[in-house]
Amino acid sequence: MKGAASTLPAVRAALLAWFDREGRDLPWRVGPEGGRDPYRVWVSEVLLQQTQVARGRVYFERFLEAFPTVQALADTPIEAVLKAWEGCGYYARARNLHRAAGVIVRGGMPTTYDGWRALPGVGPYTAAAVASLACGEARAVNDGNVRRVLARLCGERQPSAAWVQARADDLLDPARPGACNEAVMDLGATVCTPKAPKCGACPVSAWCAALGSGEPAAFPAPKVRAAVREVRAVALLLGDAREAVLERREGTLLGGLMGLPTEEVVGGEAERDALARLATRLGAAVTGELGTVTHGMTHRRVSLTVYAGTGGPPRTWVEGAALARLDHKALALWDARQASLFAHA
DNA sequence: AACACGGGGCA
DNA sequence: TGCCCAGTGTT
Repeated sequence: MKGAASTLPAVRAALLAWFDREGRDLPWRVGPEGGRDPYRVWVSEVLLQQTQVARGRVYFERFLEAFPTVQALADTPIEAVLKAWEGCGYYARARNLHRAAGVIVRGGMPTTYDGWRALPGVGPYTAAAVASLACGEARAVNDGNVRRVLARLCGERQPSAAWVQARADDLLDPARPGACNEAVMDLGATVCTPKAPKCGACPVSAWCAALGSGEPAAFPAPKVRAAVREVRAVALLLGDAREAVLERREGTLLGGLMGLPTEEVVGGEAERDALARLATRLGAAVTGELGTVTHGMTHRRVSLTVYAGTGGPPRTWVEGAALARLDHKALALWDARQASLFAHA
């Protein structure tokens, strides 16, 4: 883009022409441009936070089926909302969505960026997206796609959030803010992809500084990431794969979800000490080991050894509870053992 | 400004 | 295996 203001209208026009021709047909893009259904847009935007469209789409269909209106969402217990969100990750999104639904039912659907921004779980990105797509407000979104597209267009290897926002504000067409936002995101998702961008199919390649450099994929530079933490823990399966003792997880990690009672193996302690602590806490007796499962969660790698036992609190119906992948893996050990016992009988 | 927060797709 | 995904809230 070279920063030359004179090229801006041409880039904008090429981008919008491409979008009108090649824009994706997505289930939340219903209603007129700039006047989309705010509930659908809001739910989709939250679902798509750090989640790829192909995946978010599946959950969107399921979620809208279960909760067709914001009133239905607000009227539903949080446990059922989390069950619909099960497996999608970042469960604070579901908790905030449910809380916000209550706010909307009492105070009405927001109609401005500031109104949306005030809701829990709605940050700068989501507020700009809903305000532009559903309310026709001229707000430029700033997400991973926008960051990558603009970094390449301008040849910026280390784009700060403020830098990206300023470029996005420049590019936004005040006459078609919603279409402009969707266009950049569609371009980033289908053409200006992280690896192996399809520059031959790009409507703005003529202005792209990164393409001119010969290494478009090198923009922006990869982010440095925090090291993954190794975590060891023990769990107790009291009951079976259908009915077992489940506890509600507290705090930020998988908060709100149900799971097998677990104790972390801390510091230099032996695994059997953590297991003893767990059994004592539950008033249960350990009868055997079922096996070990591992589960990666971006920032940590959990190794969970699962034991069978007797006693303890009342069992609950597993299928009706919202569980993390880790607990589904742990419960699968039960079925694996049953199959093994059957084979040896 | 730096972390924590899930889970999966893809090279 | 490593990087990234329509980010947000907390410290």
